[in-house]
Amino acid sequence: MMDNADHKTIDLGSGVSSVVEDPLLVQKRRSQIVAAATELFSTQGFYRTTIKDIAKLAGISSGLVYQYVREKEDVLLLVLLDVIDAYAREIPTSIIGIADPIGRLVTTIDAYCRVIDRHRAGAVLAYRSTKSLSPPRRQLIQQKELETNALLAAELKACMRAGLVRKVNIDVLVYHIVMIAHGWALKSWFFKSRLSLDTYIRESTDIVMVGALTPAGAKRYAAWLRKKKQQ
Amino acid sequence: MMDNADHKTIDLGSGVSSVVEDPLLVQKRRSQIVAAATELFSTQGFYRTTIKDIAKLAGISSGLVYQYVREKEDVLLLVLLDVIDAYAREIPTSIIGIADPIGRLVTTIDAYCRVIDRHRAGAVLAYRSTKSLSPPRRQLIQQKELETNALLAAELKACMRAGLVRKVNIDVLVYHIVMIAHGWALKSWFFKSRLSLDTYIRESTDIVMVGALTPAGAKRYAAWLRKKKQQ
DNA sequence: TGCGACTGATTGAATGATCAGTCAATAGAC
DNA sequence: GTCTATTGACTGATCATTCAATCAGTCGCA
Repeated sequence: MMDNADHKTIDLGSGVSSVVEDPLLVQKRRSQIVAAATELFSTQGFYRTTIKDIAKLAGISSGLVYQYVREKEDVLLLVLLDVIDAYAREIPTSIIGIADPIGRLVTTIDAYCRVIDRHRAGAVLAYRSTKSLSPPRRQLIQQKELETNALLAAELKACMRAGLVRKVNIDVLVYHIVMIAHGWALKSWFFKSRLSLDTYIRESTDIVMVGALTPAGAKRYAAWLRKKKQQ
Repeated sequence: MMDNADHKTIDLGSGVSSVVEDPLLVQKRRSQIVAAATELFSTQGFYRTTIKDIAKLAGISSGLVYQYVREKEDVLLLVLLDVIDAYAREIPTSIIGIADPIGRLVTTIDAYCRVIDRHRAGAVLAYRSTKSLSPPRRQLIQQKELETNALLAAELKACMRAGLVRKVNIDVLVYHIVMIAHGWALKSWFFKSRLSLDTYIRESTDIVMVGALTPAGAKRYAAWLRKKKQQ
C-alpha cells in the first residue's frame, strides 16, 4: 500500500516509505533512528533537533536517514507510533487471567500509569509535537489514542453492566482516568521530588474509584485491595 | 529593575525589555503582538510562525516588533504569561462572597474550567511550547502554575479542616482537578462534538466530589446542588 | 502663527546563519 | 562485476535579527 511512482517502497504499516527494500534492515535502522530521535526530540524539541543530530546519535550519516524516511516529519511520526504502540501492546497483557471486573479495571489503570511512566519522554512528546504532523497523520495518532481509550472503556462498561460502577458519562470517566495517567508524565517536574509512582497510582486510583463505584462496587474494590495487600 | 548597560529599558514585570520607553505605548503594542502571536502560535506552532507573520497580523512592521521585545522567545513568554495571569485574575473573583466551603470549592473548579475554555488556545500552547523557553523562564511559568494550584489547594484545605473532604494527599487531589480543567482544552478535539462545557463540568465535578468528600461533605454538596438548581 | 531643529517611532530591505533534503562518489557484499 | 548501502559535501530556502532611512510629532523662538 502507498507505493509511489519511482521505486521507493516498503511501508511496515506506518505509511512511511523507505528506499531500502530489506525489511530486516529497515527495521534495524529505523529503530536506531527512533531511539535517537526520541531522546533528542524530548530534550530539545522537534524543531531544534536536526537530522544531523539524530544521525550522529544513531551512529549513521545524515544522508542515510533519508534512505529510511522521506522527510523529517516521518521521523516524528515513527517516534509517536512507537510510544502509542507500546500502550496497545503492554496494557492488554496486564489483565490476562483476571476475572473480577473490578480487578481488571484497577489493573488496567495501574498498567496505563506504568506504561506512561516507562515512556514518559514519548508521552510528553505526544502533547508537544502532535500538531507538528500533517493533519492526516495527526488524525492517525488521535485514532490510536481512541483505541487505547477503548481498552479502558471496555473494563468500565463491564463494571457498569455488573452494577459496580455508577452510570456516569463514560467518555468523561475514561478521560478522567486517562488524564490521571498522562498527568504523571506531564507534571513529573512536580511529582518527581514528592511522590513515588506507587503512591501516585494508589492515591489517584482511590479517588476515582470512590468517585465512580456503586456501593456494591466499593465492597468489591475493598475486597480486591485486601487480597492485593496480603498476596 | 533589570536595566542593561545600553539604554534599553522598561520591564513591566515580565523580564522582557523594550527599547521604547512610554509604558502606555509599550502596553498597547505588546498587546497587539501578543494577540497576533497567540493566534498564530496555537494554529501553526512557535517555530512555524515567523516574526513577519506576527507583525503582519498585528498590523505593524517586522522591525517594530524588535522595539518591544529582544528576541522571538520573548514573544512566547509574553503570550504564556498573558494566559496564566488570566487564571490568577479570573479564578479568585469567582468565589467572592461565597461562604460555604463546598460552594467555594465547586465554584473554583467551575471557574477554572471556564477560564481554560476561554483561553483554550493559550492553555494548550502552554503544554506545547513551555519547553521552548530558556530554563529560568520555564521555571517562571511553573512557579505561576503553582500559584494557580494554590488557589485550589486553599479551598480543598478549608474543606478538609471542616471535615467535608477526606484526608487524601492534597497534591494528588489538586492535580486531579487541574487535569480535569486542562483536559477540557487538551482533549477538545474529542469533547467538542460530544459534550457541552456545562455537561463536562457537571459530570467531572460530580466524579471528583463523590471521590473526595466525606459523608458530611456529600450532604453539603447535595444541598449546594439543590440550591443551585432552584436559583 | 510659522518654521526649522530635535526626539523618538516606524519601516522594510539587507545580512548571515541554519538546516532539510539531494546526489555524485565510494565501499562492500555476493 | 553488479547491485545495494552508505557517506558527507553541497544547494537552496527560510528566517531571526539589524540598521539606515523615513516619518510624525513637539518644542523653541521669531
